[in-house]
Amino acid sequence: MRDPVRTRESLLQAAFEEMHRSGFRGSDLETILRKVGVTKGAMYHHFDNKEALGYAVLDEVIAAITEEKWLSPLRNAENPIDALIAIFESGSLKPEHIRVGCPLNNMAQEMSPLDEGFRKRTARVFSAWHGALATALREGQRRSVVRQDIDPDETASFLIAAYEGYISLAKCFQDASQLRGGEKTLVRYLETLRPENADRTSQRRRSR
Amino acid sequence: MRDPVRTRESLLQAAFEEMHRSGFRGSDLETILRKVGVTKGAMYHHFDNKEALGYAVLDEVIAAITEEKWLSPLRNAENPIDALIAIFESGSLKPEHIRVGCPLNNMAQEMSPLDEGFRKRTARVFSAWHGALATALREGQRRSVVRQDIDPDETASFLIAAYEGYISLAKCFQDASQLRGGEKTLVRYLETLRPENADRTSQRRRSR
DNA sequence: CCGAACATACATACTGGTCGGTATGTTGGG
DNA sequence: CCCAACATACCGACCAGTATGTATGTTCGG
Repeated sequence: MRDPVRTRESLLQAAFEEMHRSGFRGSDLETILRKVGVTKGAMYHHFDNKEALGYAVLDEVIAAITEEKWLSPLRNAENPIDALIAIFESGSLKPEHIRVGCPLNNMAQEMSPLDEGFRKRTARVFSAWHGALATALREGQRRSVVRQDIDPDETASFLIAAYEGYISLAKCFQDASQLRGGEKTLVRYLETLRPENADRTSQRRRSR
Repeated sequence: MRDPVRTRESLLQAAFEEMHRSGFRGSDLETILRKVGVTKGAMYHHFDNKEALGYAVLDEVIAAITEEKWLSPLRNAENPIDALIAIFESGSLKPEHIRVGCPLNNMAQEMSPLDEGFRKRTARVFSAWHGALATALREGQRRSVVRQDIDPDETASFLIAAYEGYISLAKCFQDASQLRGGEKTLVRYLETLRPENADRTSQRRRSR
């Protein structure tokens, strides 16, 4: 009947969803508690305060999502470009997902200027993401499936920036096709990262 | 002594700065009033409520900034690529500016999912921005200073997304060099938009 | 041209709701 | 049996909004 770890997990998950939808400051603790079916006593038993809850959401939930969606697929990929295209194209563009945007970027944008703890944590996740991308690209260069004349670090930053930017626009315009177009653009960009004499011939098919 | 228009302008400016720093919901009306040296009576005389004040900040202050920084330079530019590079390189990367990020994107990210009025207004400014970019690129194609094989609308979306993405990362990492690197990447991208047989020869200088 | 009548442009004080946090109980499990 | 794991009730700060008062401009009849 009593299950502390489960209670903690439920709180984290509900807090993540609420904060994802309403932002950290806009999240109401009682709303989170109501969703979990637990009271403040439980919450303040597992977390010191609202801030600590937010930190935990970042360190555990959001970091885990990033790991699952980006780090893990890139770690054991024979060709990083193919892996990235797969990630992009499997990009969850459900309407509800577009309305709220990227949880990591949301947190970062809202809290970075206000709280150093949030800033460091979001920056850490972004760094991990960036590192995974750069490493995968470098490994791809070593295996000659990625062009040698690109800078992995710079390319990684670019991919993250453009991807987050597209998500932001889609969120504002509340339009999935916006994001869909962005993903297409990025996929086309990724194709240009293949070596010139690649076996794949599906490069440079400019439409319209 | 009494100057209604000036009072309104002061309120708008102070509200813009406060909302830029703390977000809309995080902004305290009394803080704004204290900065202006005016009381609530004045504010509620000029604006129906906090929401209306936020709308006015978007419609007037932020729209004006966008107009001045992007629309106007692009309107009367002989070469859109040169104009864009100039805008990027004159990009204000003061430390304080980096900490808070882009006012338009901040507003959009915070309020789009919560308030349709904010969403429409931010989307309208983004649309104007996008339209100005696309029009300038199309005009550049007509004058043969921009490659014919690119889609102006798609390129415009890409530029906005990437630019906003870089600003977001710089804000999170609290690092100007992040944004500086992004701007360099975008400038290099812009150079690739020139026609192949362009007079300019400074294309494709890849640096580390 | 002037002053009463009215509207505009503010100031001051207060209210009410929201929400994070706390103090204090109660119960279940090892 | 005792401490972790919760529940309940309440506090207090913050803050948008309001009610009301006041001073400054504007208009218009005489």
